Amino acid sequence: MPELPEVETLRLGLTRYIVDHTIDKVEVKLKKLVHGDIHHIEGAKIKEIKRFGKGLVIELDNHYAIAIHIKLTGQLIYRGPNAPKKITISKDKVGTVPNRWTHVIFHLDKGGLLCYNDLRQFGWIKIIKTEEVQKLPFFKELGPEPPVAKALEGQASLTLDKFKQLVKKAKGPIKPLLMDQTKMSGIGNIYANDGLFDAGIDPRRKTPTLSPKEIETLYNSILKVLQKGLTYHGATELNFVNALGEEGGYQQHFLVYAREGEKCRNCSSIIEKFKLGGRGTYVCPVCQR
DNA sequence: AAGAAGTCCTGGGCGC
DNA sequence: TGCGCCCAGGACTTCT
Repeated sequence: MPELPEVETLRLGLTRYIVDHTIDKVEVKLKKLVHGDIHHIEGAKIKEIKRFGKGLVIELDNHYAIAIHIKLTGQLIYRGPNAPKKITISKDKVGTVPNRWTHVIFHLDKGGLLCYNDLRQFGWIKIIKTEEVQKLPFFKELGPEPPVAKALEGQASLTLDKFKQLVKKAKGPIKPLLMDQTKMSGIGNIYANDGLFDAGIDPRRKTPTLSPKEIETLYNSILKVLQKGLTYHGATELNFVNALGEEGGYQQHFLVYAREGEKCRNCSSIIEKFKLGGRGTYVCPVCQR
């Protein structure tokens, strides 16, 4: 599911293809996904695309912005003179945009098109004054960001010291803490599972039982798996695709995530799956203690 | 206050 | 083959 590496991959692609385009017209096919008045952005020019945790912000030249959260199944696909016509709709499925899951179309100048697709319709698009973006609930509560991508000006970084403090303050199992966007931003189920495996730590371990050494190892493992996700341009688990509608590659390199019943890459034990905090959780019963 | 459960939604996997 | 059931999950709301 789209986490920091996936959303950053998307941001990089969008930056390349839609910055300096003008939004001529916005076509909203599913009203509930769009909040705010589209007339504020029609005629405006796209200046910059920022990412805060798993959230995207498209900044315009008229003091308005488009804040977007793609949640589980959102896609932002550019079509234009430089873009391929065929796109990946989901795993192994090829098609074109717009399609039946396209709920919003941004018509750009120079014949460009930006389609927002969302199979499960969990995502949202908010049209808002740029200065108001940081006041939105999602952005307001965001914790510091693991330092793996280019940081924005003034953005808090999740340093090792900060990570140690957070772990020390928490009481419950370690995995839900990693995924709590108000504590640290950008980590979701894929990278939490793989990070814990890389660190050799059981996701159920209560945070007070982690030694200082284990906390530092976990910190480094999280940065490592996020970095690896970025290197492979994200993971296509449900239907994540980049700005051109192409799949990521990290799913080929999952350590434990979605590998129930398969062999551990370290010791060949069988990967187990269970629920923790309502989320699918994967472990190697031998490597993770 | 913090933690658990319910909410949104639909394709796909399963059983019969 | 085809129908119906139920699950997955990020962030938010509601309940305990």
